[in-house]
Order: sequence, then structure tokens, then C-alpha cells
Amino acid sequence: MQDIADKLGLSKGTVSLVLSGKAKGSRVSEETCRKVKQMAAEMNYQPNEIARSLSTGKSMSIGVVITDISNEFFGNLTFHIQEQAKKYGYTVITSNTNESPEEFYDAVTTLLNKQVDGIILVPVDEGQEVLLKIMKRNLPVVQVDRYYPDIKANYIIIDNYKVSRDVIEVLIRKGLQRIAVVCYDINLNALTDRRQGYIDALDRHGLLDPALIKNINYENQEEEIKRAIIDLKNNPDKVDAIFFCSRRVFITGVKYMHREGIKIPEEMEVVCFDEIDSFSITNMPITYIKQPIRKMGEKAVDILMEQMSGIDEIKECVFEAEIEYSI
Amino acid sequence: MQDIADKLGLSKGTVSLVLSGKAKGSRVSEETCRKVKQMAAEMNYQPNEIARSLSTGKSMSIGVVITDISNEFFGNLTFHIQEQAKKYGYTVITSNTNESPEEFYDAVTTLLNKQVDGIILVPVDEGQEVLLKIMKRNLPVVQVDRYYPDIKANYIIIDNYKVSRDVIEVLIRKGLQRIAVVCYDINLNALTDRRQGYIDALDRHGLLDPALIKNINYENQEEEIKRAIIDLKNNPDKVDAIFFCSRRVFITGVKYMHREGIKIPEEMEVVCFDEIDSFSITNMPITYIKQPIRKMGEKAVDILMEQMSGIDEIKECVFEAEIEYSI
DNA sequence: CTGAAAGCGCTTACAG
DNA sequence: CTGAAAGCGCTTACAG
Repeated sequence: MQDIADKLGLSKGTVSLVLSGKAKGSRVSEETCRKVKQMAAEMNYQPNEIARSLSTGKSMSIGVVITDISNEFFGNLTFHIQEQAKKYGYTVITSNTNESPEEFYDAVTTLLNKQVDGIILVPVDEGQEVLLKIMKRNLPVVQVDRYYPDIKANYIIIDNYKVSRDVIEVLIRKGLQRIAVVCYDINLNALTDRRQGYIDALDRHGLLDPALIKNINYENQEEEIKRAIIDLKNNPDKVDAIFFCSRRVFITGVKYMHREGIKIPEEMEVVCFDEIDSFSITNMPITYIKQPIRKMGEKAVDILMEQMSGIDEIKECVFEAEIEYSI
Repeated sequence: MQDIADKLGLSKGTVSLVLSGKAKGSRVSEETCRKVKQMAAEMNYQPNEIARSLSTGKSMSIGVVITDISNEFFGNLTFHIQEQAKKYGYTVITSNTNESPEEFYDAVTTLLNKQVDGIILVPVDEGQEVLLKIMKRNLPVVQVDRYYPDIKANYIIIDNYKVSRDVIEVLIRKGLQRIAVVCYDINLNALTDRRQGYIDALDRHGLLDPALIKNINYENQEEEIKRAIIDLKNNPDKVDAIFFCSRRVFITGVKYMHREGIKIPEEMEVVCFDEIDSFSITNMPITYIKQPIRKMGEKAVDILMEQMSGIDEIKECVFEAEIEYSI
């Protein structure tokens, strides 16, 4: 900027005005404006956003903290967040927690120090302090996919309870009676709600059987899911269907169903929470629950932008998920 | 920092020294050091990395420009890049090109203005200028997955030609003769090499038949893949196998194979370029090509760091991919 | 061992 | 319509 100003015999301030687009109105003459722009192009001027950020106090970037970017659900979510942020002129810094509270803390601390203008995050078990730290700084933040019920903060989720209950109702209406659930034992509402929806639906029809509820430890999932499948296969009363509470559990579960020679859907039907883009590589029918990922990602950004512009009413968004069929 | 200095009757400079970890040696007394740290903790001091960046000229962040973060391959790649960057204390800003040269240009321009210390990118067709722009700035950059052959720059790829030729050889050795290929018609070496590997292997055995080469237009892929499958099914000489040159093509292709009632592997075998984490939801055998994604991502970061530290020898890394079986 | 000062590249009141 | 100056929060020679 100084160089441009020198060449043109202008001041740095004037150059700044036109290059940052604040030259409208009668502030700077058309003539000057034109000359500055031309010279900037000639000298191949590129603005330094870091300097601008320090000066304005806005970094024009937002932080996104998710479990794991290589997971299809979060990959999709991040994609839509990024595309939406781009529309507002914002850039996105992502980081992974791998469900660890330490990594969660580190990720957020780094983002805060980088002076992001807002944060979208997927809460981690035992990570309440981290969310509070952001809020104490008065920085806009929105939780996605899960939320801490004890903290009054923005969140966007789907109605996990309702859609889980509904999908089980659908199976019951089809005549299936013995329905199992395979779910992580993690203490997060997204998961507990899914399990509870299942329980209530079956209970209402007097079909609940505790032996059909399989809770899986996250660390040791492969082994535990395998055992759950074998167990369900060997249940003296034939099991009609299995409701898998998340993508990974479904994939592993179905793998072992194949290994055990369980015919899908003839012997057992399957339900998957979340869509998998490669459902079509198998030709068996899968009932699945589809979250409105795009809407969720876009909404998260919209809320963030609203809050950045000063509105600080807390938003608690609950979207509806849909029940769909792969074939 | 000023506040801490004031409270302690020290200068800002001294505080900066200890808080940025440059107080080693005899530079600052142990006593002062201790007091500063304690006060910083008490006052809950959080460094402003933006200010530091402006001062040091290093942003401690790198840019990653990929096709689409919601794609499993790029999601995995990005994950490993992020984890590796974290080890070096770097943060990652990602953006998607959706294969568009305009978005590619915009993404890189934004990153440059944000003063990233280096860029890892997946080249886009017709995007040479963008890469040159980065290099003109003397900013470290490494291409991943593909590269522009006319530009002397770092890249990390796998030997697409060799592994494609090898996988076809494997099929031939198994006794399969009529092998088809379904591949995008995009003019990028990753894709053209795969097709050429296929062609050369078959040619060597006198098994090449142009009717079995199906080039797919990216924009209209669903329809074109469908037509290709029907066409192959109706080929008067039975087709024994199909080599799908990428993940998406495979998923769509297999979908239509199921729709057309083609039995896999009894009637036709299938080969997929790239691993899909949900292969196991189907119980048919799939031959696939597995890229060392983790090594590629880590290496990309390593090279970037090397170049940032002044080494500017150009690295052209070619990794080997492996042939694997889903069952 | 510590302080005073300049500088990183911008923006933005304030004067004129 | 334009300029001079202060300031954003750090770092880093340079003195002492």
C-alpha cells in the first residue's frame, strides 16, 4: 500500500480506502480511485489479511471442531459449512477431536488464539468446560449433532428420539416383533435418545426384551459388535431385525451378519442410522435414517453470522430426520 | 502483555520473551520468568496469534485445497494432513474446488492473502496458472494425487499406471479374458495413467477390445455409467470383469449391475480403484486398489515443512499402491 | 538481566 | 476530496 501511495503521490490511508472498497460516496474522487486500482493491478498488489485482521479485530475465519473429518457424516457436514461460510466471505479452519476431551480443549484453544470470529463444534463427552470457555470470551458458538443439556447455548440437532421411535414403529407395523438395537454406550444425548426412542416404541407394544439391547464400548467395538451379532443369531427366539444406531456400527454389524450367514432381509432386516453413500453396492434392502446434513451445516453458519452481527438470542434448532429405503 | 508488564513493573518486551518461550539461557532471570508465568495464568492471558503472525511473518497455518472434503478419499487425506500438521504446531485451512478452475483460483488467492506458510493442493484441470502464482510468491507448495507434468514442482502421487496394469494382469492370470474399463474422460494423469495401464496389460496378451473401454463424462456420469453397464451386459461376447477407475464410478456402476441382474462375481468380477470403508456391507468379493493415504498425507506435510525451513530441492514422490481383496 | 523503541501492514477517527 | 497519525498486539534488534 505504501508503495502504491508513493508512486501515486497519495497517502496510505487513501489507498487503503479504495482497495478495501470503502471509497464509495464522495469520499474519494473517481479519478483517484481509478488510478489506485490500476496501479494496484500493475504492481500485483495482494492484501495482507493478517494485518487487516489485527487492525479490524475480525479474522474473517471460523473454526469447526468435529470428531473426525474422515467420517462420512462429518465430511458432509463440513463441506456444507464451508460452502456456506464461503458465501459470507469466511474461511474455515477445521480440527478433529477423535472424541477426546484433551484434543477438544487443544483444538478450541488454538482456534481462540487464532482469533476466529466464531466456532461450530461437535461436543465431546466431558467437554463442558471447553464450551464455557468460549462463551466467557463472548465468542459466538454453535453446537451441532449433540449438545450439553446443562448449558444454555446454541445448538442444532435432529430429533433423535422421535425418528428412532418412528422407525421402530414402521418395523412393527410391517409385522416384525423381535427387534434388536446395537448402540454405543457413550453418554451423549444423540445416542441415548436413539436408544430411548427404540425402547419406548417397543415397550408401547409390549415387545421390549432387554436381551435384545446391545451396548457397545467404543474402544473395543469390532469385537463387541461381533459378539452381539453372534448372540442375536443364537437367541432362542428368532430376532427379526436389528437397529444400528450409527454408521460405523452398521457397517461392522452387517459384516458379521454376512460372516454368520444371516440372510438380509429374509432372516433379519436392518436399519441404519445415517445414510451411507455406497448403500447401492449391496443389493439388499436397507431402511435408513437420513439427517438433513446440508440444512444443518448451513443453519449453523447462519446462526453464527447472526450472532456475530450482535443478535444474541439463543437458538435451539431441532430438525426432523427422514426414514428412507435404499431400494 | 502490557497489563502483565504493568502489574509486575516490567517491560512488554520481557514479558513477551518469557511467554513466547524465548527466555532460555541467562536472558531472563528465573525469578522474573516465574512471576510472569504466574501472573499470566492469574490474569488468564491468551496470546493473540494474529499479532504474532504479523510480527514474525509466519502464520503457523497451511492451506489444503482439495476437490471435495465430503469425498472419502479426500476426507482421509485431509485427516492425516491435519494430524501431521498438528505435530509441527500448524493449523490447517481447507477448501474445496469441486474440480472448477475458478474455485481453485479463488481458494488459493484467499489462502495467499491469509498468509499461509505453505499449500498442499490437488491440481484441477486447467489450473496451471494457479500453481505458478504460488511458486512466484516463493511459497512452499506440494501437489497431491495428481500433478501438472509441464511444471517443475513438488508432487506426491502413486504409480497409477503400474498398479492398474498389475491388477489387470492378476485378472488375466485368473483366467479372465474379456475385461472392461469404466473411467472418467478427464484429462488428468491420474486417470489417463489408469486407463493406459489397463490398455497395455490387455494389449500385451492380445486381449484388447476397444468396445470394452467406456469413457464417462463427469457431468453426466449417472446416465453414462448406466448406459455403459447395459452395453457391456449386452455385448455378444460375454464380459468377464469390469475395472472401475474410481470410487464414485464403482458405486454407481455396481448399482446398475445389480439393477441389470448381473451376478457378481459369478457372471462378472469387479475391481475398484480406491478403498471404500463400507465394502463389508456387501458380501460379494471385490478386488480393490489401496493407496497409502496416510503416508501420502504425512509426506505432503513433511515436504512442506522441509521447504519452509529453506531446503528447496524439488521432490517428486511416487508411492506404490496395493492390490487387496474385500473378502 | 532488562528497557525503550521500531516495525509488521493494515484501518480509521480526526483535521483540514 | 485527502493527509497525518495513532493504534491493533505482538517480536526483536539494539542499548545499557
